[in-house]
Amino acid sequence: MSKEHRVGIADVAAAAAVSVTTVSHVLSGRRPVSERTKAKVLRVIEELGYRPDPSARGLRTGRSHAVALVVSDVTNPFYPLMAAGLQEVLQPEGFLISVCVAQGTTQDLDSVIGHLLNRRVDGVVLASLNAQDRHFNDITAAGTALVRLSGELDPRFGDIVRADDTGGMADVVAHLLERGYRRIGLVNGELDSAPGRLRLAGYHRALREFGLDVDEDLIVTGSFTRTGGASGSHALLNLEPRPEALVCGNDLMAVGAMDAIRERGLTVPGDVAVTGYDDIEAASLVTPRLTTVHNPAFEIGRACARLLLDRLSGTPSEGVREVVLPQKLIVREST
Amino acid sequence: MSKEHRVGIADVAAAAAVSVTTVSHVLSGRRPVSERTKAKVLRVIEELGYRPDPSARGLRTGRSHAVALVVSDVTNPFYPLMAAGLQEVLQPEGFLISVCVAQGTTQDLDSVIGHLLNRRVDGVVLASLNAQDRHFNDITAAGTALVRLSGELDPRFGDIVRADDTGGMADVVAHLLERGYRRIGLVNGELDSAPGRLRLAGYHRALREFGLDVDEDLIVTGSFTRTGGASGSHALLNLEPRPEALVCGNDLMAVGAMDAIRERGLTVPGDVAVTGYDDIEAASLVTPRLTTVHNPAFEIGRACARLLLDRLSGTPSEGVREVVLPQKLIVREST
DNA sequence: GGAAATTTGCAAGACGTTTTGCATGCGTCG
DNA sequence: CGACGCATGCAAAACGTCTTGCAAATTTCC
Repeated sequence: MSKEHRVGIADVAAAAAVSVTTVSHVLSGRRPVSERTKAKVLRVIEELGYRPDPSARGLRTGRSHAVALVVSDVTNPFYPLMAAGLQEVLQPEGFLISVCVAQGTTQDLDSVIGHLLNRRVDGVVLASLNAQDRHFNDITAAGTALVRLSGELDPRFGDIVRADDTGGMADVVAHLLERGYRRIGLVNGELDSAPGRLRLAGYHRALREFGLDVDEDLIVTGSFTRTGGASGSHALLNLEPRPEALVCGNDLMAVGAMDAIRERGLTVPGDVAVTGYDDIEAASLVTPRLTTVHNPAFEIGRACARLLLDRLSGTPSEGVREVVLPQKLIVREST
Repeated sequence: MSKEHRVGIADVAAAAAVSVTTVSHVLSGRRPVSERTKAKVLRVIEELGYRPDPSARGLRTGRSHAVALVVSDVTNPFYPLMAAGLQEVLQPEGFLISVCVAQGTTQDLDSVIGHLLNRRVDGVVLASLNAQDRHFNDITAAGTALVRLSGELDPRFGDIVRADDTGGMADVVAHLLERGYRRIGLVNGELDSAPGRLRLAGYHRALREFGLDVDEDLIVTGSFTRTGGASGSHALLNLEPRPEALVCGNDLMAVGAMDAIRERGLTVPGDVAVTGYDDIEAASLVTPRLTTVHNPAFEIGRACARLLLDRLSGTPSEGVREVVLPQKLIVREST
């Protein structure tokens, strides 16, 4: 109890009666160590409570063993789940995971990325919607690994992980068709976003697979918000004959659709069925509970983590990869 | 374009025609530097894109410049907001913020804390509900700064930041009383949790301030869930005369209360008013939109950050502190 | 113009780990 | 018995930054 000396690798070596070299090799496994000494060293490490200093290690190896997840919207429940997926894979490997919000002017994307590069993170998962080529470039130019969500695959700009929006939307529409609905309206969100385009494609695909023609009048485009959903729905509900079901671009829009339907004295799903997309928490709290598509946020996080890990631990890049994860239809009460 | 040499402080010194010492002091400000050279050095830093290596710095200073936020529930939208608050204060100071989930068995609290101590984070904000004294102890014993959410103030275990649950609940009840409601039921959650106890106290306080007696029959205790809210509400709605308003322990319970009311063919707020607590996203998506109390998650995050910063940057501790933040009543359509 | 105050340089040690080439000791196999 | 393979030790050089006491150079002030 003399000095508050931080226990270092040398102390371990001394206590285990081996050399520093050996202790280091027990930890890294870069040189064979006999089972007996390995056990002894590990026991001493335990006893002394030795923790290798990440700074010293990082200084020597050039890796910070830290990665970041950059998101653009704090309130979107998708991101925390994704972060948990990242954590599950990366924490056991000793990585520190930083979640950064880039929204508004206070912490814009540029300053967040600048901060992360200053901190020398080893990799970045860019889940921010408002990311530009410039940002991808800044990151890769700094020699930092990059994984993106959605976007076009570009050999310069790292791997991509995304959910199969098209397939998910096709499943929803197919579900309605199987239940006998035929006149199915689509209340979609912005078409200049990847989800907007891909989900529209899924709508088309399902109808095609059932041998049905697409009636363009049944498709409206608005914004991915509650009010966007309401106004789009009103437009469709004015049609004659009235659609039997409204497929919405996301859950928020679906809530708006239910507002519109209720406003006209109609019921869900009695008069009109409604579906959402994303499976946010509110989807199961609303009455009736919403049939929707679950976005595998957790699995997406894990996939990102594994790509990052590959990049960081291994051989130099072998081109960029794209991982597409399936989505899952959740049937509740609104259809 | 010869070698991919990482630019270090020595390169900056050379390019600016000053010594390493001076560059370092420009950055740290621990020694006066003339405006002229300071400007020159900063310009060169800019031109060369010099970024001080955090590992080297950390090794030398003994600080990782990283802090962690530990949460127990990924799906709780409170936490991301809090994280954003932390980020606002800490990122400009160069801190890396790691958000860790400790839930389930995969990543239990012990392993998460162990991980963070291994990583030598400078401070931890422990927002995990299932934290024990043992955990506080592990953290402080490692010399790591600690800030907790709720709990009893203990000189050994760091500062505390919390919201004024009692005051918030008193505001809700006062709001109802002002609108003329008199027979007000309380559908509360678990009493062995801090929110449960504090919110109950707020209910009492408001009635007392209006000079009214508390009718114990109007208070039921269940769990902080939708079904908990529903069953508690049913119990109260069976009373004769029926309560005019149901004050709920949180928003989820309020949704359950609305289920129960609707199930009996009654309307909100026509027959019975309902209030929630926490102001989760769903509170404004539900019909009618819920009157509730907004938990200042963002401000809580900032407060935690400032406490941490004080601890880390300054003079050794001056005892522990407790910060209590006010909550805000949000009046919507359910009252 | 001279004294005082301010600014800058020098040089080297720490911080704790990883890495490496070479040497040594030991057991085993043929 | 000689050779070989394996486990380990040694010593030292990085990695990039901060710190520091003292001396030299420069500026500021009367």
